[in-house]
Amino acid sequence: MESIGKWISTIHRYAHMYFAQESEGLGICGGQFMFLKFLYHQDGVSQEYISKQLLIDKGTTARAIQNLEKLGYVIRKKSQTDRRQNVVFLTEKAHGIKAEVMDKFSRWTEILTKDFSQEETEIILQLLHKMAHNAMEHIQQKENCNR
Amino acid sequence: MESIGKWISTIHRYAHMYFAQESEGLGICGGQFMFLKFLYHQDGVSQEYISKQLLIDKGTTARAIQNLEKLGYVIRKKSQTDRRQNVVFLTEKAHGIKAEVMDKFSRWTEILTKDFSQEETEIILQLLHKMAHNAMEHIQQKENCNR
DNA sequence: AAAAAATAGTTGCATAGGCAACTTTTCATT
DNA sequence: AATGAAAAGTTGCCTATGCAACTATTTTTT
Repeated sequence: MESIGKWISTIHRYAHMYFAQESEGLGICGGQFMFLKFLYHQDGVSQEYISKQLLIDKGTTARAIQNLEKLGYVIRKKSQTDRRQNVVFLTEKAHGIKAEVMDKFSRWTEILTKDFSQEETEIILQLLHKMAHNAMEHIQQKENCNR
Repeated sequence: MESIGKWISTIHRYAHMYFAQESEGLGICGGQFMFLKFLYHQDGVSQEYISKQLLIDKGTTARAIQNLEKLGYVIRKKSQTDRRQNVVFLTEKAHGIKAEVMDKFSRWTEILTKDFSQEETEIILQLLHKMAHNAMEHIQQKENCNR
């Protein structure tokens, strides 16, 4: 069977390069983009919640959010109801670049799905989702990791 | 448009975890697997060639192959016809674990495509290939990188 | 043939990201 | 209420990977 994995990792590495290039003007590093995107969709949430939603290690999240805070894109407040939690909010500065950031995401999707029919785009999305789910189930069944 | 990129990167990260787990007995790190797999298919080639085929930075290849050599899975010989080149060969030790290594790749593909029809598996492979191609074209058109 | 350009590899530096150990706080059990 | 377990964050350590600068060789130009 030919390798799905090879293409996944290739696409992932190119995405990495794309966001690294695109981030230059903003001071943000490529890896922070997805956190920003997530927060545009929903802020005022804990880091743990972000990690779970993005399926990312909480240590990685901690560092990414720290970085965004240092750059002035988010602020963190200790939750009043649970003082273990940091509640993360976007700043004005972050809202100011929302259109630009979201645009880079749509453009990347457009690049990937260039010459795809509407149907193909839907199928790929659905099958990727299914594969991610299969991968997750397999990994989490072996060891209960904190994600 | 919902994010293809998110699923790609999620699957990639899980693949990473899978190969990290599976590599434990062999002394190899997860990242070296794909180089081994490539060499089973074709050895006696230069690092540059490997990089180009795998679409991987040549620095990364240099380090991975160094590591495989240190572990006794490959040896490098200076090419007689072009003394810039290292020609990479698998050792007996590497051939001895071929079945095991190849098996881990098939199993990962099986895990990802669990409950996929034959047709779905073919479609996903074809569309991933197409997306990788689109990504590559876009990146390489901007800057001529050494891959 | 000499100079310039291209190629193959190596290495330093940077980011991304996982894992595990640790701290602080909260929750559950007794 | 006290003790133990769980949860949220932080941080150190490790690997993977890209990029750029560098060396050594080969190829191309002049």
